Amino acid sequence: MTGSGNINTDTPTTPPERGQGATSIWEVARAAGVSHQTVSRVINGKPHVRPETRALVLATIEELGFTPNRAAQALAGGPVRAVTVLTADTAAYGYAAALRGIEEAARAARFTVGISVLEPDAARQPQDVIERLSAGRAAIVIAFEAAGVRALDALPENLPVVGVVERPASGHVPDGRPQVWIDDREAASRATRHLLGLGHRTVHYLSIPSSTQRPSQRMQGWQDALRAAGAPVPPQHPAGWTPRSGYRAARGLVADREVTAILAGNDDLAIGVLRAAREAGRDVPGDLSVIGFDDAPQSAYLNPALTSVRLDFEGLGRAGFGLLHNLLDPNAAAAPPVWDEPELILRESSGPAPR
Amino acid sequence: MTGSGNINTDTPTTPPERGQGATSIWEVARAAGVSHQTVSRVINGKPHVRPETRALVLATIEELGFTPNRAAQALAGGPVRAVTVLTADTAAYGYAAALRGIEEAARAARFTVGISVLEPDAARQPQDVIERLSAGRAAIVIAFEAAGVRALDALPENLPVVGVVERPASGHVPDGRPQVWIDDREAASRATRHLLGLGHRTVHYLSIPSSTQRPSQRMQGWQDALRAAGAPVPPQHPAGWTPRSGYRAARGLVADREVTAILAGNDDLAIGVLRAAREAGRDVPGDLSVIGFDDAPQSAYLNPALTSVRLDFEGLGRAGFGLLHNLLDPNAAAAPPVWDEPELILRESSGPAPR
DNA sequence: GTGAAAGCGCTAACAT
DNA sequence: ATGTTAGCGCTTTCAC
Repeated sequence: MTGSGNINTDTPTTPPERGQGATSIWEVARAAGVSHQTVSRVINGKPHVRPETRALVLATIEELGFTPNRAAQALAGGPVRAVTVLTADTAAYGYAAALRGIEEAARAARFTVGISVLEPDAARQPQDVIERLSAGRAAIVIAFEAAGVRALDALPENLPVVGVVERPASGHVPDGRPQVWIDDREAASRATRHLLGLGHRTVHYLSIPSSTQRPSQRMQGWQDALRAAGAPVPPQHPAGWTPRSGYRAARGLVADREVTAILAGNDDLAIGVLRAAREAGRDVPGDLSVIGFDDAPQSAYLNPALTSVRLDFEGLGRAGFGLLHNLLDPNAAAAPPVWDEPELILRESSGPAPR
Repeated sequence: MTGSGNINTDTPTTPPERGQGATSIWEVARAAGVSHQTVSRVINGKPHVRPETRALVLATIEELGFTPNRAAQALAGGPVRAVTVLTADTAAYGYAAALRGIEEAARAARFTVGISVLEPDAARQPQDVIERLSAGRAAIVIAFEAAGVRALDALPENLPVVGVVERPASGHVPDGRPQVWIDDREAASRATRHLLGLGHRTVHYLSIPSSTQRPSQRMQGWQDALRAAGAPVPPQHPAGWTPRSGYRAARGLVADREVTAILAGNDDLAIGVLRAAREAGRDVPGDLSVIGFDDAPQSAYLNPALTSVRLDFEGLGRAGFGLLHNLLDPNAAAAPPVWDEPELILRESSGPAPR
């Protein structure tokens, strides 16, 4: 139940590297026979440096193994090259994928990326949130649920911040902050229509948590399709993000043979549904159809392979970073942020209604 | 195929917060009628401040909404309160879980955590790696494969760094750096013995990538058990980290009816194996037994539920951070790092050998 | 094209 | 117990 001795601490514990240790801009300057200012110019790729001088300095930097001190750069008011990602979760697919996208884009732009997980009850006040930010003081908040939204609200107006959010209600533009989202309402409708087209009388919905009190647009899309088709609109079943929570929420549902189609808020939930279905002796897709959202890497390999709405969270994350980058440096002229449209990937878990 | 208009950029784009914007220690000092030094003392919880003074300063800080500038703290040689996690992957379960553990422990210690993904070919030289580090210049490297090990090697001796690594060969203590690992060799043996005990003639192994040329200890554990039991030792099948790679590696294997037991290097691989088995018409566990490593959250809900060796990567991550924390501040006297021993979780995917 | 001066916000000595 | 004096390593001005 407890830890083991698998630790190796043989290091000649050098004191944490203070002061005279690291080579500074000055040493490079002296070694190259120029002023520290010139070195600074070279580092930042600024103009007004003779090519030869630049080359010399570059060589010296290489030779001395010099690396600019980020803290000093930030303090001296250099360009912000750091983002902190605030998120309530790192395990759920959407969050993790968005984070990957952000990190990837940030790395390409030579930004440092920090990450801080938001506990449900923390980060209500500006200070709580700001304290989490690393040097640069620029942030991207993944706000798919309440905690993220609160953090977004708590961050002071004057900080460069972009939100990666749930699709807001139409015409209901969120607070005046740069934000990106995936338009999943139509995707939810499409998945629902697909099921209806297969002959199912109606479709039941297992929802992931929403960022607001009001129903998410994903749920709205499901209702839209149901209403448009004149199908009954069953109450939605609130669930969490995990297979376990999907399993729990679905147990009751699958016991009812009238239920022949279930739309799960994400693929992990769908895994739980698949499991519950099997335990209840329901055959998927013969007896019951299941569709998820995300198209996680596992989904194609499940038994049965899961039909799912592919959501490009990585692209969304990249776009979120792009937006922030533009905010920090309008001249960067980064490529316009784009990400894939949701796409319904048909696999084995959905099929014609029984009988 | 491409992006959509779901962007909102209505912000009165305030310039990125420079200079006089943020309240500093001086303003707090003036407002409280003390010196900036006293404020500093209060911030850092240093002694030699009268309780009343402390309270007054605290109140002023609260009132002004002051937050210390991390860059300045770092620059002025304050205690390092930042770690950067270097990792080659953030999607695979082990990596992601270790990262979560690190983040959790770091947050509790009020550390900022940075993250940087190592591309296979980068980070060969100290500079490449150091550039990725954020302000604090302390790092934790998740080195489950080659890229991580290279980064670990490239980092200068004098930086505070700890490695979260693959279990090293016994007696083969790695380079003199603080490291933590999970002792999975015995766990692999146990899983193998379990299968052998079920009557399987032998067990086949699908390996995840190793951090070194030599075989991983996990694989070694599998071989140990096979040899000890006098069972034939089939060649191992190298795979990656994903379900897809598990599926590919297993397709050939499952076609062979002689193969009745497969040990997969992680649960994602096992998912791929399960899929390949089903496509090949093999019944699990009636016909074929499958065991994975990790006990990921999905594993209990798969069809069939996956027997797996639970590996406490979160605990390992927490321990890694604990080690680093001690390195940076020996007085911190953090609780000794502990994490759970591997544990074989029996579920539906393993059973008696056929016939 | 290059250098010198000033200061970013903070902490670590030293005073007092 | 509190205040004063120096920097930390860098990027700005502004001179030359």
